[in-house]
Amino acid sequence: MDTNPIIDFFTKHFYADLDDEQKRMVIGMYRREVYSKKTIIFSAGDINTRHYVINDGLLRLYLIDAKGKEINLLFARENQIIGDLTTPEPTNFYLETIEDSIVYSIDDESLQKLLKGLKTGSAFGPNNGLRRSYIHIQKRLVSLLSKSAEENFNDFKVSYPDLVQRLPQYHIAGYIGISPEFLSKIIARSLKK
Amino acid sequence: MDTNPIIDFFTKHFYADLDDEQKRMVIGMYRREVYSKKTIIFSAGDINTRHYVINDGLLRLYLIDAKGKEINLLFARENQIIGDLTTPEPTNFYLETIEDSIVYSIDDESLQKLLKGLKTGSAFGPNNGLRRSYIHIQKRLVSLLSKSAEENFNDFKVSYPDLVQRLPQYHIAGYIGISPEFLSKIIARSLKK
DNA sequence: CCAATTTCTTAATCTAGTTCAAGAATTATT
DNA sequence: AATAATTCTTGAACTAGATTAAGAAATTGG
Repeated sequence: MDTNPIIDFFTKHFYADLDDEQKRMVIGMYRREVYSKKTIIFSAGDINTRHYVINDGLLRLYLIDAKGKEINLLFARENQIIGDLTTPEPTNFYLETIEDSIVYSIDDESLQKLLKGLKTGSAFGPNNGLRRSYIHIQKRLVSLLSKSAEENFNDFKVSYPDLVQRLPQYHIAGYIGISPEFLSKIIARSLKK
Repeated sequence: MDTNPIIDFFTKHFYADLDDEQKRMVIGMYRREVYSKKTIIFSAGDINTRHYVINDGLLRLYLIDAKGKEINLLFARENQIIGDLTTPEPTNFYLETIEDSIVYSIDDESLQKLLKGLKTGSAFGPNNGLRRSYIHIQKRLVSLLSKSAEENFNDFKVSYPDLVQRLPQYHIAGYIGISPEFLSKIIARSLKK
């Protein structure tokens, strides 16, 4: 069977070694969706939000804080996944396409059933996707607590060189927690040197 | 069988409904350890750090950043758990007792084996412990990105009224990411009003 | 290819939080 | 109870980053 972002995701995150029939079943549970750029897929307050595997494009998960500022929690591009783990509870977040995107989505309940049915390997093992996500967000927390805006931007460039190209600056600012104006100054400053 | 913090932990985090024999086996895998206050249990650089269920006392997981400042990632008290998920990889963190403590520990490999053997229920379900931890740390990230030091301290008081009593102020400062001096000023200011 | 929209820049002013320093209060140890 | 150690407070000077505002540059759509 051809390579497929959904199957890639299953293999990578759940160590599920699927035969062709299982693969077809898994793919069958997902729903294909096509969005043009700047489309909001779900919004704060929505319940039972879905999990998305991205076939093509770029999306962001963000929230609007008490002062009306947008905070970007997560970007995800081709062959990555995005969604809000608080589902099926009402979400506080917005999921929006940054570029024209093609995604495959599934609701949480179906995903859980699928995983149970497949009895995938190391649900808690050191390489499970959720555990890696936790470690990742913990690192981000530490960076925020200990590093300057300039250091955080440099780290971002190193970690996501491709995204630096594809994202407008103000979205990066909204990810590292600074104002777009200040990010612009950081960049201007670094060019002078 | 008597109530036991290890079994409580298993029940709460893994929905494992264990019979008495299984309970005995689980408890048997853990090692009891007793520490006096301000004891460092593991340090940055250590490999294969263990997972801890706390029977009594109070601990913190922290790191020392590039400028030498201590950042508290996590506090945990009786009937809670603490550890570094990057294990068996070398940790960047320190685990230290804040009060005299009694803990039960297990290494990651044994824990994984135990979980696999018990084929516990909803490994990925919306209530699994890791998923809740992720949601929790994500909230903390958002607070840090969007709220003032004063708001974060007020949130801390609401979330952990007991810890506010038990922790020295400078440890709380090290958790919400501000200097002890500034926290002291926030408190002084709030008393005046 | 032109107009409209989106994104980026620069500068002035302001503020939340840091750093340093020294003393006061509290807690632990004998 | 006395001493030592730890924790907390206060103030002055400083700085990273926010805010406001306005214009410049780049991108997009018709």
